[in-house]
Amino acid sequence: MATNIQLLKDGLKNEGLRFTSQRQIVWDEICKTDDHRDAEDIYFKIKTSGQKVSRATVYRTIDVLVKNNLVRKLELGDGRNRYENKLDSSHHDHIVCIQCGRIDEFMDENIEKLQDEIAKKYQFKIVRHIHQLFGLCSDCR
Amino acid sequence: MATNIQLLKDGLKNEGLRFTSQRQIVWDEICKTDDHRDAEDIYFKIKTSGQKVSRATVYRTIDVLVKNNLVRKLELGDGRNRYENKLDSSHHDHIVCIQCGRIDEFMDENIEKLQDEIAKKYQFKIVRHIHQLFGLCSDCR
DNA sequence: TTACTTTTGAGACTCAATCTCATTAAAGGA
DNA sequence: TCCTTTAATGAGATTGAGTCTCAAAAGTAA
Repeated sequence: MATNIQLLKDGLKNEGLRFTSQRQIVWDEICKTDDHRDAEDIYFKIKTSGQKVSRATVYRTIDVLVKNNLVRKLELGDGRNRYENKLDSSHHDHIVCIQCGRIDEFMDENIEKLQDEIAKKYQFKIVRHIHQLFGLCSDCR
Repeated sequence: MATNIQLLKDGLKNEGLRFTSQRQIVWDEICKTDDHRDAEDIYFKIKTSGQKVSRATVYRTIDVLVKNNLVRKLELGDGRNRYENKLDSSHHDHIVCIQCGRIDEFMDENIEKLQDEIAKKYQFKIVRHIHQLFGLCSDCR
């Protein structure tokens, strides 16, 4: 965990932002699991653990973490963004069960390459992409 | 346009739903362009044309059209869903300019195949997918 | 310690979308 | 055509994720 704190401190310093106990609490909470949680989940987890960080600060801190590449934002199109720490995760996309909510991660080098070709063809400079497969997992089909 | 109305009537009949003037107005409006518009755009376009359809009905009708495969819902992750008619459109995904909002369509058979393989590997039965490339278009880069 | 600036917290606010419920209008008989 | 049944509509309230405001609190640098 100690190195995680350093990641946060470095990230904040790079942006000219201050290190605060609230930012550390939010970052620690996000590092605790590899789940894909929404901001309310994270906020309530912190709240019920007895630590005091306001909802506004949780949202603001998550934004800071996303901007500094410590956290990845997942937009599943259901009105709630999910977040996952990027501690040791390489790039991946998601395959989501519409029944039980289970989220698995996948990565395909060939798809990435084909995407690059499409971008070239359309003369776009790609900065990010969303690739999500929705369906029923083995337990739900 | 006459055939479009028939599409609507057939779709509604299949679902045991009634044909109403409001549903026709909404469907006509969505058929008018190949844009990717949000529900408010569609609602106000109808409103300013002097026709009377309530906001609730516009939203409800769009849902009906999406469920009946006449309209496609686009989730760009910015809090507003976009809609496009499926009149003569085969399957495609989207490449979006984050600067000017321009949306182009792309389709890659190889990516579709690779997706199927991933689904198989993870034992998912895929029902839909989202694949969006975000970046700067040729005019904005 | 001071002076300055950023961050925080509480709650108001926004905005897309959904819900409620009384009223209106299709659709299929008789 | 008129009834009856049932679905659809409209106006406005409500929801819910997320953002904003602004006074108070807390880093930071000198």
